[in-house]
Amino acid sequence: MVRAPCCEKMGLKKGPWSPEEDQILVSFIQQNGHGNWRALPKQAGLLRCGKSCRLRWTNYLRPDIKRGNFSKEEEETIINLHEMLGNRWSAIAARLPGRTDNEIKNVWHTHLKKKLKIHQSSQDSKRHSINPIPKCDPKVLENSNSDQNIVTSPQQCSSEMSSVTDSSIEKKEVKNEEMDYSSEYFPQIDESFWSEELSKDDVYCPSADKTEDEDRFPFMQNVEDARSDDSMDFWYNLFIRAGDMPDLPEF
DNA sequence: AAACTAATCAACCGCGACATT
DNA sequence: TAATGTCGCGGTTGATTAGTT
Repeated sequence: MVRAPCCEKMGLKKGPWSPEEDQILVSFIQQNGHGNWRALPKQAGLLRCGKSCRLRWTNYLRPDIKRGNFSKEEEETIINLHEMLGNRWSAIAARLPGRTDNEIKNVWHTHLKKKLKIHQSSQDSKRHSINPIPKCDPKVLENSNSDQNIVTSPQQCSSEMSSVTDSSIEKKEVKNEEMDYSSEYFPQIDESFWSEELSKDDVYCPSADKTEDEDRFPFMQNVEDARSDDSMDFWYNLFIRAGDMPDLPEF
């Protein structure tokens, strides 16, 4: 299949939108809707490609867009959802009314990623000074689990990790952030994450269409795997590695 | 005040998924 | 079933703004 390049026709405008263009687009969509983005600019009399129009509408002109800074609740929701969904910005945006995937992506890259990293490194150093637990690749845990060979100690975990080459880790990190098995994989957020103090109630932000257990256990997409006795050991080791042992959900 | 750097964010690009022919 | 068209998503870019020297 040969892709028709976007804006192949010369003469189509690119770059920032003028207020006049915005006005034309908004009034056209208000009157006619946006059934066919490809045909829309021609019908509306805009010298833009359909893609550009769609982007402008969805990211900026839509009436339900919420402008302004993200609240701490929103930021934490993003962090939690990112932990569960990875870089699926549209899926994250679907749970944040009035926010666009583009906006969320920008906030993540400019604020939250850094914030989380700083927070976690401080948390790690605190934890390691008390109880130094080596990092463990979840893959190791998974393999150990499937082989009926549970990782039972940090030492074992550590030695297994040493078999994973640095270059393979590096490749994974470069290829896909979702596969980053560093401490960022299991972020721990507490009050110190935020510059201002938050109450527990403020921090907890359940998603509307999930059970409470799913909210509390973001790894629950694998929950079916966790129902056998062996898998419970997997979960136990996982939480030990994460440095925390929450109340487990009832199965 | 000027030059430089860092941060921000709107917009673009390319790809994959899905629908239609 | 293959070819084609359209849409939506995620990654990236680059212009603008803010901060620093």
